[in-house]
Amino acid sequence: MTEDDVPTEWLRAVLPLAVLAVVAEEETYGYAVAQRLQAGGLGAVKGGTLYPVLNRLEAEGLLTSSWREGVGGPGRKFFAVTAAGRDSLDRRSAAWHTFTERAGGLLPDPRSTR
Amino acid sequence: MTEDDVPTEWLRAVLPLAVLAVVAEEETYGYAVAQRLQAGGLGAVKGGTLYPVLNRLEAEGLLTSSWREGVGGPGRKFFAVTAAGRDSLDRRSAAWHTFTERAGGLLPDPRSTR
DNA sequence: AGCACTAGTCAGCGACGCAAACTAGTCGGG
DNA sequence: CCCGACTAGTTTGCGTCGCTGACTAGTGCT
Repeated sequence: MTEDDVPTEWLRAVLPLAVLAVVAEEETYGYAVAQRLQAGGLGAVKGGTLYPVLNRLEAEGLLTSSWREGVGGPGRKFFAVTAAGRDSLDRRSAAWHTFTERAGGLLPDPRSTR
Repeated sequence: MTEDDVPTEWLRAVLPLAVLAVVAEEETYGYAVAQRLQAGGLGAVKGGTLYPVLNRLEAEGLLTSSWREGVGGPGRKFFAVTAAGRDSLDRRSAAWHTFTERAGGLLPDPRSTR
């Protein structure tokens, strides 16, 4: 019951930000990010969705990548956050926070189940 | 400073829900909804964006519409929420609430400006 | 007549999540 | 030895929807 399949528009809104946040926490690779996101309450993000996000973030200069041999399995593309990435993360997550508060203000009070 | 132009992906995530919420508060017409949204902190929603949303909500059976003569100006298409609409609003806004909490949990703590 | 404001509609565009298929490495079981 | 299952990442085509910009149309002011 931890998982009520997040609507795609909602995912669309936070995916890049969430991915950036996860990588900023610790240098990791795509597959691990997917598991982290699922554990974090966003749904099961498929490869065809996640990897393009990582590559876009890299193209924007917010992440850097390096290829490393896999311990038991294929090679892994590790991503690390850049200074610009950390900066963008902070600014955008602050903006996200105020946005969700404003949006929540328009919605009905969740405590009153009319 | 009340308005830092909301990214389109963010708007995309909440627009239908926010519009539904506004109409559920009080029976209104499109143009007034736009002003209400702007006052609520989402940006200036253009006609070409807003009206299709209203029409989709009506097509989904969450709103009903009726045409009325304008007092000083063109006629107005008034929208009212249906029972299904109110139900959908409650369920989806509750889901939105838990979603934003989860997403916020992945993001860096806004109080630490590193 | 011209402009501004109100009110709603429409066409084309681009971004991006999704489904599905594909390559490719490792491992365990039959 | 081959077949799945899991890991890891890529690619293609599709559909949704906000955006831009133009358009109709009613009212009122200059």
